Amino acid sequence: MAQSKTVTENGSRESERRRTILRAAIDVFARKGYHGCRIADVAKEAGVAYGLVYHYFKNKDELLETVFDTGWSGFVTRVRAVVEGEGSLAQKVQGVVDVAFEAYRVDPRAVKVLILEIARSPAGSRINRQTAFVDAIRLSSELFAQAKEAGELREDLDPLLGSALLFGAIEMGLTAFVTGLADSRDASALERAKAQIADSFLHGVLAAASPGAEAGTWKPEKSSEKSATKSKAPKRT
Amino acid sequence: MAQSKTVTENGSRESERRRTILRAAIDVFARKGYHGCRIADVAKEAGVAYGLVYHYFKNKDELLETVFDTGWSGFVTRVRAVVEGEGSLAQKVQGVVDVAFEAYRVDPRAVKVLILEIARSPAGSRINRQTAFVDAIRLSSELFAQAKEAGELREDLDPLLGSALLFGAIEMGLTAFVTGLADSRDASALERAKAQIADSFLHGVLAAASPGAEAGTWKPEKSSEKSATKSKAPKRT
Amino acid sequence: MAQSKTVTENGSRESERRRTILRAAIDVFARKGYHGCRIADVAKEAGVAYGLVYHYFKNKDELLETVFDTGWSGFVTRVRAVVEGEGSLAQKVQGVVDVAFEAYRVDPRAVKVLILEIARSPAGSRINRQTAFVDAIRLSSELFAQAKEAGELREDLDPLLGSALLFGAIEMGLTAFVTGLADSRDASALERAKAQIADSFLHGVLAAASPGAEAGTWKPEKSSEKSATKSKAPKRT
Amino acid sequence: MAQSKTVTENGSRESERRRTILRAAIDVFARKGYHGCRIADVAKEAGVAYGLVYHYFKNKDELLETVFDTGWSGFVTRVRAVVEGEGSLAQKVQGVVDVAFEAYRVDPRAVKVLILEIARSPAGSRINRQTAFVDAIRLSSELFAQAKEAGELREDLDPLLGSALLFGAIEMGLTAFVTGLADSRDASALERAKAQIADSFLHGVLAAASPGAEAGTWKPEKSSEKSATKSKAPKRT
DNA sequence: CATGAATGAGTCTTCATTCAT
DNA sequence: CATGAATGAAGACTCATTCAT
Repeated sequence: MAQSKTVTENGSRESERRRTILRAAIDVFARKGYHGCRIADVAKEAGVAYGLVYHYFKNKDELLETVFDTGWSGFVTRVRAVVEGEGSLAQKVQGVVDVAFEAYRVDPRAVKVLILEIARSPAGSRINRQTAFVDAIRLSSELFAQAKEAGELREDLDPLLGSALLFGAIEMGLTAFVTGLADSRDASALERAKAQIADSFLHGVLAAASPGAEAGTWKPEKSSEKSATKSKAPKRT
Repeated sequence: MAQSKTVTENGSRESERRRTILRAAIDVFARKGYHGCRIADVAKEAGVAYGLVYHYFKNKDELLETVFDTGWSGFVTRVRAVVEGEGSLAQKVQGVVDVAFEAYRVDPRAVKVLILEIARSPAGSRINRQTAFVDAIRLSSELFAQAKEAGELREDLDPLLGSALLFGAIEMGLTAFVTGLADSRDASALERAKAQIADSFLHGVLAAASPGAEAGTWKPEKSSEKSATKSKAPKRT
Repeated sequence: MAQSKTVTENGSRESERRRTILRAAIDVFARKGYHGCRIADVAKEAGVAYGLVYHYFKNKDELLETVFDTGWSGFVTRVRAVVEGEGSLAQKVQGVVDVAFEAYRVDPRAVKVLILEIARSPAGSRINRQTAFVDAIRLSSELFAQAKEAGELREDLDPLLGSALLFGAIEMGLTAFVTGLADSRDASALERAKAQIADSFLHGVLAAASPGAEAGTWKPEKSSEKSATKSKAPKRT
Repeated sequence: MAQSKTVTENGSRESERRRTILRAAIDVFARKGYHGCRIADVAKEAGVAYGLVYHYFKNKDELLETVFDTGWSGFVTRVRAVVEGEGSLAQKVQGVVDVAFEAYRVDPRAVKVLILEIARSPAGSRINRQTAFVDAIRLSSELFAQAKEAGELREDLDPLLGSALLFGAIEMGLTAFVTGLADSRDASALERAKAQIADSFLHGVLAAASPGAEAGTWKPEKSSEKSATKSKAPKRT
């Protein structure tokens, strides 16, 4: 304990500035996005000299990568805990959703960065939204594979796709809050969303007695035809 | 017809180069992302002179905006046609999923740009992934609101969230293909994904006794097919 | 002819600016040295915009390399002409000396750059004073090798070393002028230097009746030895 | 002795670190050149803390100047001892050559710095290769002036130029070793070079019965002359 | 004396945009 | 319409130097 404490304290002292800078980077990224964010902005936000950023981070990319790893690895770790833990598929799905929303509750800005800005890293960078989600999706696809074997999952659902759908639902659900489409100040709204996402994912969105037999008979009206042609136009010059 | 022809000929001649450039921009954006893509790259890809891009587009932002509007408005228009058309909730959901996957089948690169790259536009730009999806989500949230009133939707599901979940599932499902997580060369995989997304969304992923076997049988009539071809045009060239 | 003329004219027009920049680079390099020379200085000296330098040269290194190649390759070419031409060793030696001094007469600044500043290129660069002189030395070492076989050269002189000595004499002779140790405005001084270098190199510096037998028997008195040891100390450690 | 000892002990203790740093600076300069060498590199090489370099040296320039003075003044001192000592011109010339090669034998890296890197100091710096050699050349030019009066030197040779040629020969001879053109691991090669340089300088490079009358009669054909003059400087473009 | 975190001015380099031909 | 040379503002990164501990 004492040792751990010492390490922690030393560590804290050693990297107090580093963390300040990292925090500033998250904020600036969240506000302006990766490309809109200048090292000068981060330094100013952190209240340190320009060059100090380069004392702690090799370059802008590494700074981003650290922002990312710090946030994302924590998320993945917690998702893994849920996936590899005990419980039914339904419980685990709800667990994964909870993890994501809890992260948002604790640090909305960090989540915003993870969801909306991470992908903006230069082509050369290893990290981006794709890779990140791919990791999480692969991870939880095992969850679905096992559930399928256990007969908990629909026979016709591909585990990988199922996993993708879950994270898609989570991501866009959060996006609704992140973008202000839904009111994130309403705590109960978040709670409801959490429950709805997991439940809808598990049981579907239809009312108990779902007819749905007519699927496939839908037909667009002509008006749509027209508007489509029009909306195409603006491009000109 | 004659009119159309005239327009086509004049328009074509006038903007043949323009379309070439737009097409090149989509390709380069898809390959390198918005910020990684230089005007010079677009010009080279299009096989035209450097400065010509500025004859047809005011600046880089407008070029992006055009790429976006061309692709996204086409998508939104078709979604609107589905939403405002006739049919049950299940049919319309399947219709929306189909529209998205059809767009991907016709022009994967353009879809990749829309899903992964659009958000990279500068902060100042009006368009970005959030805004775009917000539009689509708002649009189809009406669908869910109506369905709820009609008793088709679960009582406990917020229409807006339901809409978000649908597009989240679609987006991440497509992302699986875009990023190569799933094999997009496998046509049947795309077909299966389409059906699974709509069905899972409607009935949930659990093994329960899901009917919905008919989902996925929806087929666009020729008129829709046609409009699709047109409104989607820019993705082709 | 016409064609050639056209090419020349077009070429001139095409690269007029390029040459202006190159010329400016030589001047600035000669004045401030490679590291002391900013791209901004070159641009200002050339009277062009900052970025234009990068239109014609990939980066600072390439600019330097071009300055170097332009000057040095011309020199090497002429040395080669002398070395591979007809004539006795003595004639060729004089020829090499003449080439070097003529270059200095025509463009002292360029020679100054070649002699004094070229070596300052960053480590990564392929070109530097060593490499350059090595080329020239290797080239003319063949001259000495052939002369040795022909019995024109002293038996005990290594061709490579002989070549090195010649260029060393030339370089330091020019350095005397470049640094102002000798008065380069005195045309006859240059002429005399040319003749003396070649002649001394060929026949030695001693008066006609050279004793020279004792050469190599010189011994430092103890005092000198001592002081030497002391003054050299820092090189030890 | 006692005095020396005291000085040594106090001095040693005081400047042990200083000498370590100086040594490190020489090594790093020799390896990377003045501009390629960072204070951090020197500190690391010396195994001391970053800021300690600034305890012993005011700034980077002073560090270089010290490296230079330490090495070069030692060399000049020893050359002065030779020049001002007893002996014939031939003996003294051989002595100067010996001093240079001995320095190289004892510490090749330091010599490399003196020959190749010193000149890289910023323009503002007082010391550079020119200045350094100018001192040495001026110094030994007296040697030649006296030799000329004594009739030991050719009548037509300018003392200053003679001195320049000697150092040019020495420098380029050493350069051959420094750059690896000649194999410096071969001790006998160094010995031979020493003798050859002095001997060639004194007696010339021609075979014993050297007519040498033709020296200076070599003439480039007109075409070559012409192209030479024209193609001279910026050569090509 | 020693340490190395902190500072920030100086440079190179990129690239969107303009404009003369 | 087409071309691509010319412009210059913006921003990442380096590194000598300082200073609190």
